[in-house]
Amino acid sequence: MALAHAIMSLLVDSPQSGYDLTKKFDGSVGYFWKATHQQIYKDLAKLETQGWIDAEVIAQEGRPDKKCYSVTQLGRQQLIDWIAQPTEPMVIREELLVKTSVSYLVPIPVTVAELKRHHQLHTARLALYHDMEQQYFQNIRERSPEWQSRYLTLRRGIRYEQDYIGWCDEAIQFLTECASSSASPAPGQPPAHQC
Amino acid sequence: MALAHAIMSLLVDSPQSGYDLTKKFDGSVGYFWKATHQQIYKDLAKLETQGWIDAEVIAQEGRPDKKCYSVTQLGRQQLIDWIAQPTEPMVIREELLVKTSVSYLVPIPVTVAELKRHHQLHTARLALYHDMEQQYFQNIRERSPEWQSRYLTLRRGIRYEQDYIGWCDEAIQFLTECASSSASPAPGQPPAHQC
DNA sequence: ACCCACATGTAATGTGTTACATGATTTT
DNA sequence: AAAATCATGTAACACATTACATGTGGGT
Repeated sequence: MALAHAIMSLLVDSPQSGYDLTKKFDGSVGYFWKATHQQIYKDLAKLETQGWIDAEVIAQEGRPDKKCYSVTQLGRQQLIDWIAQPTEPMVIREELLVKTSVSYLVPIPVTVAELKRHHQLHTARLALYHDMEQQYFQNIRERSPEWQSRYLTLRRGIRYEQDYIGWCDEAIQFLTECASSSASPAPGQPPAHQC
Repeated sequence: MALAHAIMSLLVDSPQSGYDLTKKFDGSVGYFWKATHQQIYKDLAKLETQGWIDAEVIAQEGRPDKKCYSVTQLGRQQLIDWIAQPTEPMVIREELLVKTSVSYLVPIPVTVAELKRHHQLHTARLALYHDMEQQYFQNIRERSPEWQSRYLTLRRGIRYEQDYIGWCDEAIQFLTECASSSASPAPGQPPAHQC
């Protein structure tokens, strides 16, 4: 039920449509939750039947109607109860690290190229977060608790990207040094272990 | 098909049983991939029918038989082909950050307590990784490419935990300062936005 | 007596991804 | 003329979690 709660956390801030939520999950809150519109519409329907949110249909000119969802009294209380419960750390399932762990099976430049690509991706994300910090979170200590809470999650995003970039640098340097010191660029036979 | 490749990455290193793999996913490789035994057994069966791995049944005394799986020539090549393809960064879905983003709905000490709990969890994990670094990765620059590859993933685990701990400290300090400077410990009415 | 380690699986349920579907308006 | 934005959904499939199921041997 975690996506449902993530949706609630956005709706409690301000009533909005499934389409609006989709854009937020794809943008400003994308560094701690991802969801597609199909999932979002399904969960919105479920939350409505549970009575956590209500919908108001808004007719528009030249555009499709939109359904604006807002959190009910019950929904607000359910969200608060959920926040107060302990949470487990995120499960990590990182394909790049699976590949890195067996990167000795391919030539070093192949791995280095992929690490450089990720370095670039994380650098771009970091720049985006830095812009957000400048634009929306100036003088944060004098802002409302709502903004301060959101700021903490942005800080996590910033740190995560910085740290990832740092690891890419470290890994690239390490592999480059290994390449120059040892002669063999990799393959080798599978070790004939017994089970 | 990502779990299947993660399994392959462990089997290519040395032939082993589903039970052995389960323990590894729960331990030494847990910082980049998680899986339960139910999933692992299912994927092993699938990989065997695809011809990427073979099984050898080993009878044991006083214990259940075990099936020892090893990577075939085809499987090895498939793994290598997969490594060489580009990978997307991990999708992040972090419940703690959803909660943090709306933590203004609960009293500050509730949030601080949970952040301290996570600080502790990550500190424990970090200690474990540091032990592994000391025990298995001494003089890594003189070790085989197999060990060097694995070392890079451990370094990512270490950095991740250090960074997470740093964020917990920062967030706890921030919230503590906010608590002492402002009077209101939170609730407040929902903002009556229009959609 | 009870629980943990060893060792493998099935079944049901829940969650997430990919593909398909529609249709007007605005931008390139 | 083609593509993107707005706006909502259904359906099929893949993947993950939780519960259930079995049976021996060793430690507390």
